[in-house]
Amino acid sequence: MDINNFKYDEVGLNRFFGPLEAKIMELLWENERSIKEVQQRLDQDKPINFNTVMTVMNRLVGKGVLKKRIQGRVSLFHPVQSKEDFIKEQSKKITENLLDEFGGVVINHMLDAMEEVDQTLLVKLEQKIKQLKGDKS
Amino acid sequence: MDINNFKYDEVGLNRFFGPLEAKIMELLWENERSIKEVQQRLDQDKPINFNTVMTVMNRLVGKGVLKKRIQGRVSLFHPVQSKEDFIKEQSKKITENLLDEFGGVVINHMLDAMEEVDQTLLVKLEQKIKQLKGDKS
DNA sequence: TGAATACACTACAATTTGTAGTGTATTGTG
DNA sequence: CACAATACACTACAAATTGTAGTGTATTCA
Repeated sequence: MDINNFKYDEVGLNRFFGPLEAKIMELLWENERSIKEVQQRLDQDKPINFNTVMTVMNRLVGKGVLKKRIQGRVSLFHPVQSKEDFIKEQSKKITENLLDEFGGVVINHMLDAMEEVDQTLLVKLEQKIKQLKGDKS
Repeated sequence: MDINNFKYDEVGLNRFFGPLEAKIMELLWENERSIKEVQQRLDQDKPINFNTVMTVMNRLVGKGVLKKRIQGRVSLFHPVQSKEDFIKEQSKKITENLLDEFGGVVINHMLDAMEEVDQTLLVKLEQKIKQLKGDKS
């Protein structure tokens, strides 16, 4: 299993995860935690069953985004990647996919999308392109 | 309903649709067709039930990607957008989403992804950026 | 020893997608 | 005109995904 789905009608981590999964990931990106701990934190919003939390956390291990570490009697869970790295990897994959598959069509619409983007980014982009052109020619 | 899911472990239209849905869309982007016609074309690969095809096609109408046109006794189905426009719209949405949500992180990884991209695209990009910078400053 | 705790195993509901049965209305032909 | 074929609606079911939660088991600690 793996993360390979981008829901572009959702927000934040919900783009990659179910809503409960996302909340759990968020908590575990803050800190390595036990099921109980995660459950109690989630409970502050609305009651959530311990087993529910456990199941979802174990599924996330199955998906390869969490790791379980046995600490005496309790299992501690932590993401295999930092949140930043996760997002980087996923967005890179998505972008590569878009370009691979739909090439030029996409570039143009990436650029349209970039119209909203601020000047600093544009400058960065420009530099990167210069560098790329240099490398290749 | 709507298309809002990008599966980046899949290929082609399967990124946006289920495998059968994708085949059907492909056929209808070639030509407006009846259920029967679509069914018969699909049948050439492997047997496929008429009702199966009908159900999926009606669901695609429900999702807003197909339109049904009653022609005497038969319904003719056609996509609401050209394939090109569909892909453009979707990839634009995805790109906007990525940028909105993950901003600079994404730009850099877009650029990494672009390393593979050919020179002509880079030039286009560069021009676009010039134009953007002109517009904004 | 018995209760509490942590976890495994199992199951169920909703959603999505592929699959297909049955029912109904219309059409066209003998 | 009657009946079969056709086109389609309605309904249902299975697998996968995600949220939900019950029961069972082993360990620990009072």
